[in-house]
Amino acid sequence: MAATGNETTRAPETVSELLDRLDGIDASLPKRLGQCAGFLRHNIHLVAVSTVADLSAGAGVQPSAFMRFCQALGFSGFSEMQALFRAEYREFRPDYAERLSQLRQRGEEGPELLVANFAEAGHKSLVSLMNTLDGERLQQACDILAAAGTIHLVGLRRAFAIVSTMGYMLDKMQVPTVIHRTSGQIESDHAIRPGDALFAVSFAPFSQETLQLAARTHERGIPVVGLSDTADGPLATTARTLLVAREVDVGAFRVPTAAMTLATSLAVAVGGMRKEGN
Amino acid sequence: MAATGNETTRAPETVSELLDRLDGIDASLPKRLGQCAGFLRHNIHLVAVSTVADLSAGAGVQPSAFMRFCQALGFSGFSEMQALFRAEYREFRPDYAERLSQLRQRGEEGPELLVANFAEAGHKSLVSLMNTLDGERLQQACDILAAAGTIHLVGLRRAFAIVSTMGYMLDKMQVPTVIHRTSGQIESDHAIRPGDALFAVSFAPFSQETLQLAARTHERGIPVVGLSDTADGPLATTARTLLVAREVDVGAFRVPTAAMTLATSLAVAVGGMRKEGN
DNA sequence: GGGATCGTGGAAGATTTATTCCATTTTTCA
DNA sequence: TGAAAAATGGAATAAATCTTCCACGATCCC
Repeated sequence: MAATGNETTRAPETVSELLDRLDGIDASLPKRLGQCAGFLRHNIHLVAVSTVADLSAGAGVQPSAFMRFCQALGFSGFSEMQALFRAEYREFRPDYAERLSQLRQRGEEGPELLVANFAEAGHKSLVSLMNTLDGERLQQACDILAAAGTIHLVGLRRAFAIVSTMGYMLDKMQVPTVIHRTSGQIESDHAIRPGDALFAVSFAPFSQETLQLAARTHERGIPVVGLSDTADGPLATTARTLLVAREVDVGAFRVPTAAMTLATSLAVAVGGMRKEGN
Repeated sequence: MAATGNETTRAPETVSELLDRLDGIDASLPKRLGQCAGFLRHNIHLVAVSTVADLSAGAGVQPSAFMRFCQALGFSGFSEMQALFRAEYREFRPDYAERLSQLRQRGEEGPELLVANFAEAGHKSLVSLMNTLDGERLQQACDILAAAGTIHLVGLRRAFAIVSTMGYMLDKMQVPTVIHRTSGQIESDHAIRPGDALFAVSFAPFSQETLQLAARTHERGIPVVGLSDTADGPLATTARTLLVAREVDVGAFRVPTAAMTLATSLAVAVGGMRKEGN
């Protein structure tokens, strides 16, 4: 009974409270209940729409074990736990399908429908960003940029928005930053000095100016961090670290939601590291 | 039996297919089944986590009526319909709580956690954009920009990314567009001619250069469309139409996800209208 | 090494939930 | 208006899902 600590514990009332409790008792859980905990941690979103049978099968245990697990968490049973997840889901409802249906019903064809479509695409892009993000590479990118003297940014066309935002944020955090706008600009290369780093953003179809600046900088032994929408594009060879953010498109168009989010995170992380470093 | 068109119809296999079918038969549905359709349209997100009893009560009908409704849609019953929603939920539900829990578990404190936070914020921003969007104003903005000779874009600092993206897209769609970068630039005012329109983007704290250009343009009787993060900022008076996109922030930082999405939609809509117009 | 405790699997029982059926009411159309 | 068809509500039935129980096996500790 040690693990369950019955009676005294009341049921969690929010999902994050549940997660906290899980952190607390995780180590003291017996084998099968531990499996449940592990599975739950990685599949929280399934709880609202699954049966004990499904979940216990997923965790590789008997339904009765999952039942005991729920009780160890402080619930009376699985149903009570599921109710929590269902309630939370009902409240926090990002339902694009619903909105789209309403718009379509009204015979809407114009910009509002477009916004709904782009919003849904952005939402999917963010999910995919989270799912495919390589934590190690991200950390490496941060390290390189945090250690650089001046951070040089380059990106044209669609990529310019990313670079512009990063430049603005880094500047606000007092990180020495240069945005390289014009490609012909002779000084570009000389301005990038040993000890600096280059952050190059380019999406397919890649613009030569960006790639060439990245290549030349790389050849000079100056570290290049890349951001692209594919892992095997031309930046893969020149960049010491390549980050990938792929966008879900609407027709032929896309909003750089994921790339923007990734770049901003990077800027904030680097800004924080440099402040600490000093 | 007319409405159900039994046998011949197979069950929809995606939620949007279901919605299509709903559009098709909606008018021919008897009263109670019509109530079900209406309720479903506004509460799609509930299906995955509710029972027939819940849903029928919500729609104000008997469970048996809801059952018939499911069958009229081509399903064998409620369970089959619910399975569809559950499946879609499993695939696309972004579980930030889940991801954050995993990161926290690993003692993660660096950039990956930041990305998760920004992604969640972006997601919320998009939901809020959808919920607060004023369809009429958006349509008006489209009309103004579609009717303009040349579209002039202005926005500095954080807003520049928006303007840059819009400029790129409009240009790609062969819409005459000018991005006004430097504020001191004498020509700015003269370049904006009667028959043109100005799209001005500015977030708090507003930059004077943008506001002043907008004000002068407005005084000359040239229409200004504004994009801001608040409805009662300085652009409210000078803009003929003001669009609002508010971002959810992480600490002191924010990604312009919602604004970017709105601006892109606007650009695509305007591009489409101009192509049709010619 | 042996008794006590704890954990486990499987199946039986209880409960909730989906589904069908049919008598009654409402609508349709001649 | 009246007969036929369709729709409806409610209760009965079937199915699924949750929950408990207990015998068996593993582990711990004296």
